Amino acid sequence: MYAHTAQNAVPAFNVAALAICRGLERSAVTRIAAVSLQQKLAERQTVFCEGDLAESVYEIVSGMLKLYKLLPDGRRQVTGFLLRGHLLGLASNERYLYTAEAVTPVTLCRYPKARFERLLDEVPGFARRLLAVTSDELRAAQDQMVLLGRKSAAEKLASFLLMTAEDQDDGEEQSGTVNIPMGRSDIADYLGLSTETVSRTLTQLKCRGVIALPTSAHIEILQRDRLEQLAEGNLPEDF
Amino acid sequence: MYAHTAQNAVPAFNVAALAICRGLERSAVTRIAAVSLQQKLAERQTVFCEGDLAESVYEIVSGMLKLYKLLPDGRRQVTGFLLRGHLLGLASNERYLYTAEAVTPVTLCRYPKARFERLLDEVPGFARRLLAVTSDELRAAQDQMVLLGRKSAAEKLASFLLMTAEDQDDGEEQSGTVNIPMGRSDIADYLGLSTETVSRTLTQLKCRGVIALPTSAHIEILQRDRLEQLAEGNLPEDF
DNA sequence: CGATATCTTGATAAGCATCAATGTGAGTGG
DNA sequence: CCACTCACATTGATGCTTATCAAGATATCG
Repeated sequence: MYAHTAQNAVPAFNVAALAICRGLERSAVTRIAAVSLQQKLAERQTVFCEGDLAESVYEIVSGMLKLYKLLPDGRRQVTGFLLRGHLLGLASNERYLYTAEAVTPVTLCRYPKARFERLLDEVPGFARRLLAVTSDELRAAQDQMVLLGRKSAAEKLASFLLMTAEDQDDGEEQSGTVNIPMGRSDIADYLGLSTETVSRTLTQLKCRGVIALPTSAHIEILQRDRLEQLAEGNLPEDF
Repeated sequence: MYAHTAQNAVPAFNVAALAICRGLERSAVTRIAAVSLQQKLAERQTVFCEGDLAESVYEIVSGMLKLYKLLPDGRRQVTGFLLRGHLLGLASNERYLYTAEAVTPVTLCRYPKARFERLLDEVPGFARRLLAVTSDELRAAQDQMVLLGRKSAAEKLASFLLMTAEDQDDGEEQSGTVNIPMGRSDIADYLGLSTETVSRTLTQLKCRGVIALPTSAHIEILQRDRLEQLAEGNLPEDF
């Protein structure tokens, strides 16, 4: 039952602990486990590319992925950074709609599409569970539209930092220091800015005492309240 | 079985013809029909507001709605224009995540949330059908992120016109003339621009012979190929 | 037919991109 | 272990795209 069609694919274990199974009964988990495969990627490797035939659905077990779409001339829009528990490839029909690339080393759990579709019909509650997941992604996408369409550079970065911080201490306490594994140009392409503007705006936030930058990949939130006000657009441009 | 809890709510008929039932079997359609209510809105009336308790799911029977989110200082992002067949309120959990307002007079089919949720569990294929619908919305949202984050004003308007044209001649021939029932400020807030830029960019497209503007609410596409090239970012700023 | 909202056009300015140069850190090989 | 290298981040100078402010044109409705 364990197929080995992809590089680095081995049977996944402990599938019951994955987000895809949350809220499902034991028999459902067993069925899902039967079609799952584990896969590992190094930094900068792609899971799949925009336009590839959509042959699998994936769940992130560890690490961080970025999703992005390209315009013909190379302009890029990062549509999301994904951590443990997130699914990808769900919204794809025939072909993938975006490229998925590893920001850090990543472990994935892979589900071949054909079998996955069968589960969708046969496992009670599975489709509904995925509907909830997809609805959540849609909610995030709508927030991102507000950010891209109507927020200033400083507001965009404030929103980004708070969002990243929240993703990180997943339900736990809020440690003031945020890990930023993605590069400045990834952040820029996520927020619809240039790398220079990202850099400049971060130093501006630093100068005003809202954040600290021990290294370029570690940001400390010093005044969360002001950052939140800024993210919501409640502070003037020279706050 | 027909409740009358909302203004203008009457039993819906011909539910089988609605998009929500597409691909479902007769018994499922019957069950869905049993919980549906019809509702009519005049131009500018709201179906619900961002933050309201999410008590119903809706399908548009006729007319056009716009969905939008507001920042505290009044900045607005329109997240979509919806026509016949579209569902709204699906992604909402406890509360609605956006305001839905009638652009034209609108007829809706309403499904009280509690009963709707029950159908989700009990009608075979229903959750999966809604998963497909939501996935489609997510795909559109991702395209919109590319537009908002990385396209120029001209590219945004080209994309908007083509999208609106496609929505309109729904599967039929492509009549060159597009209906634009929403105002310039709605378009601006959808594309992340100002009304003035929308106006100016449209006249620019007109001057270059790509479109014609018989009235401000009717746009004729004269050179579809060039508009498509522009929308994809394949033409220079002074095409 | 006048009143009001919407659209268009014009002048100016702000915010951010672009181009260019310098600074910094991680990894490599001598 | 240290200098070297290269990618990445930061800072600076300038310009462009688009917003803003303001006025006029057009359409809509009572």
